[in-house]
Amino acid sequence: MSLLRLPEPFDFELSTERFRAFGPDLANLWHAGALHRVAGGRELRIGPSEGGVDVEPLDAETEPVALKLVGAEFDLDGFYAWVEAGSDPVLKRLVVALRGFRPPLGLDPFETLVTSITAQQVSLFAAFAIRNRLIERFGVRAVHAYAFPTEAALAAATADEIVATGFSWRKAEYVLGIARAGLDWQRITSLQDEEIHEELEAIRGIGEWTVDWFLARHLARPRAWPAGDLGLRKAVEAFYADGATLTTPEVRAMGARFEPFQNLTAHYLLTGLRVAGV
DNA sequence: ACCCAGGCATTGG
DNA sequence: CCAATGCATGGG
Repeated sequence: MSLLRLPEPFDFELSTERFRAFGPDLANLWHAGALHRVAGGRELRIGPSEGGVDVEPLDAETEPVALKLVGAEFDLDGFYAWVEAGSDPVLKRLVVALRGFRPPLGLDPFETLVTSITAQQVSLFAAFAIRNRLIERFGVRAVHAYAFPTEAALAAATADEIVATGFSWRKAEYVLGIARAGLDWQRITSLQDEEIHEELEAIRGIGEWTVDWFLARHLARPRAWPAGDLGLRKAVEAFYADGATLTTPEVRAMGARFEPFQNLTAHYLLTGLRVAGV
């Protein structure tokens, strides 16, 4: 039992809901009531615990991984205070119903981009199935969970091998292109939001939607707002438009009212739509 | 046998 | 600049 303390409030079930919602994710595996993830070749287990999470093993290498996986860096206090001070009845309800929900973060920039590419255009159920076959084929299994395929492993793959896991030819080329580009993640992830949009969108296969989620779910940028996302659009329609249809520009314009908490707002709306009773 | 699903690049006006 | 098209799989 190794307790990793987290800032209150924290709700383990809500914060890990995403790992159960669309079927198994072999690289972020929900198993026996805990989240399993490979870090540095070792599998770590993150389970619920009073005052934080139970992390096994807990050391200097696994601690930052666990913190990312439970969204520890999000400014929940600031978000809740901002909602309380405001006059948005939807968010007021959501922060009560989802109190302690911390959006999990993608641990690796390359993995985050490849994961998003699998989810482009197809249902998340299809995306998970395809991605799991990619992980089985090019990743490395620890105990239960797999290490996500490395850039080197995918750079050495052929398009045929990737297509065999269910990717379209186009998407297989996207992944190969990114894996072989030798991108300087340290530099890219240190840039401002708009600069990251420019740099990454110059790469084939990466559009506005993919970068928005990269900013939101890998870098935890507060203002990321994936206006083109189908799920977010449905959530905004349900919570703010009485079910009426909205366009992407309309959803984008809506983001202004959530400044500077667009990212947390997007996650609370999406999770609010999935979790019963909200 | 359809149709849609948490996009994107390409092509043609 | 905007509209139309193809893409592969999974679930309804």
